[in-house]
Amino acid sequence: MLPLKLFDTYERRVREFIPLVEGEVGLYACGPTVYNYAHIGNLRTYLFEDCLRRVLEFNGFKVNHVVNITDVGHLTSDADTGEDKMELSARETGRDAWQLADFYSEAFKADLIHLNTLAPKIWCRATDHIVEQIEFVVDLETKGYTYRTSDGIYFNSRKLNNYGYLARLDVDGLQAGARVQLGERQFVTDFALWKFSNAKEQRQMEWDSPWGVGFPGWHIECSAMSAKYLGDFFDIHCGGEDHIPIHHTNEIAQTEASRGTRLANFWMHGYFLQVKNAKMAKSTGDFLRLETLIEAGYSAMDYRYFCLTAHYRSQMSFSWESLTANQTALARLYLHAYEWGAPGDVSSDYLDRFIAFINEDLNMPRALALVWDMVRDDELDPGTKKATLLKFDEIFGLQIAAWQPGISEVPQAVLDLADARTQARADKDWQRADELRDQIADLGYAVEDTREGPKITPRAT
RNA sequence: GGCUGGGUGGCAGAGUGGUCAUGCAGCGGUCUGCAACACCGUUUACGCCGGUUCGAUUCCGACCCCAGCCUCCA
Repeated sequence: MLPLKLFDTYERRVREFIPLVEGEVGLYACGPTVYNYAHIGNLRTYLFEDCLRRVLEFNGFKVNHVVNITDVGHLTSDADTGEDKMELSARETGRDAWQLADFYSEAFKADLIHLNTLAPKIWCRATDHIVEQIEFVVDLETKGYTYRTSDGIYFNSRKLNNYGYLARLDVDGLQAGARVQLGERQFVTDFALWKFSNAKEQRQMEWDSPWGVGFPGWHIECSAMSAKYLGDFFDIHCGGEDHIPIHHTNEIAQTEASRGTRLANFWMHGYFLQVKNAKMAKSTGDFLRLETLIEAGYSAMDYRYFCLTAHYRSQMSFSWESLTANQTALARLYLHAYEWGAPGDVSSDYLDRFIAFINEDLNMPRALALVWDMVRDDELDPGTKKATLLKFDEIFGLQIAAWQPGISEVPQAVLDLADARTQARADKDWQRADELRDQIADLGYAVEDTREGPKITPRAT
């Protein structure tokens, strides 16, 4: 088996992945802040992480996969001047912050299930780990990396000589060009470890601490929880590209100060999905959810396939046109696989080429191109193609084995008309057959005569 | 303005110092009662200007444009 190579943002290069403990991988993925639904851009990152997980397991590693849920402390501004997102959302919707967190956590998990991602071994919520976070801050305080202002305990980024290395930050340049309010912070890159509750208003989420009642800063949860579940130095930490300059930079700073490690051996980042040349942002309000796609007639697998066509380290453009293109491609692939019948033996030649692609920093577009080469390969018999594709699908996760041509969820009235049309066609009464097709169309369905019989699909509106 | 990354054919999107990415769409066929589906064949490309080289889309430099972060963020 070819060695697995992955791109490490910390070193800015592709290098061989060798686990710290033989045969095992500690994988920590930054999860959602549960104040709203996840949009399809968010989900692209989790699909990348799912591919990573699957490739690691394909290589024979046991993956200890941890995903956190941020349900407190993430401010509306990363400059620590904004409001807690959970509290804000709770106030706006008139709901309890705790209920809100549960609701959106479950919605998020449901999306991941629809997308056929492998469940993490551990889900961890920030609010369930307040003690660990306080202990982490106490440790930082003991080691002299903190200072106190009127609204919280802050991390002194100036105490580290390589602060910002992950993002290649020009710290001096940041100071010169800073447009953010410094407040009582001593330096722009300093950040909150613990925030005090405002005496004037009652927070729904707050805890006692050595520094008074308040709540943890956003970054400390990941350092504290990853240390608890994976240790002070583990294999891979991932998240979205936007986390490179602030969130992950600060996680590294905290852990470096407290534990003396850079937290993870590999730092990996999924890149943004763009819509009309701009990233999809939760704050704009009009973002696309997985459910939006499903309502428009696409399946979760269509979106999964769509994401597989681009490398995880490339920003990708979303459009309905390209989603439709990939829906068509996947439908054809399903049909091919179905017609190939029972699986035979896996082609070792194709499998070797496949592994070469996925082990070269998860090159899914290449792996997918290989699938189409195989589809059109006259040298291979159907059983071999089927077995090989099913093997590949352990990585793709497109649920190819389960697919079959279905007419499920089509109203009985439409099915009756389709039956009548089939009879008319058998009688060679073409006029009657076309009339029935028009009637089916009026009910919102299209009928096509495939080799497996009539195929009925909802018409695009 | 500072920092990070990118500009590939109608769309999406790989890759490489000199022979094909791939998918969708288009075009021409086979099939079909007509269509659609499926299949076969096929057209269009590497932002701009210099440099290195026998040869650059691929390496180097300048320029233009785009995205991300610095302000909410996967």
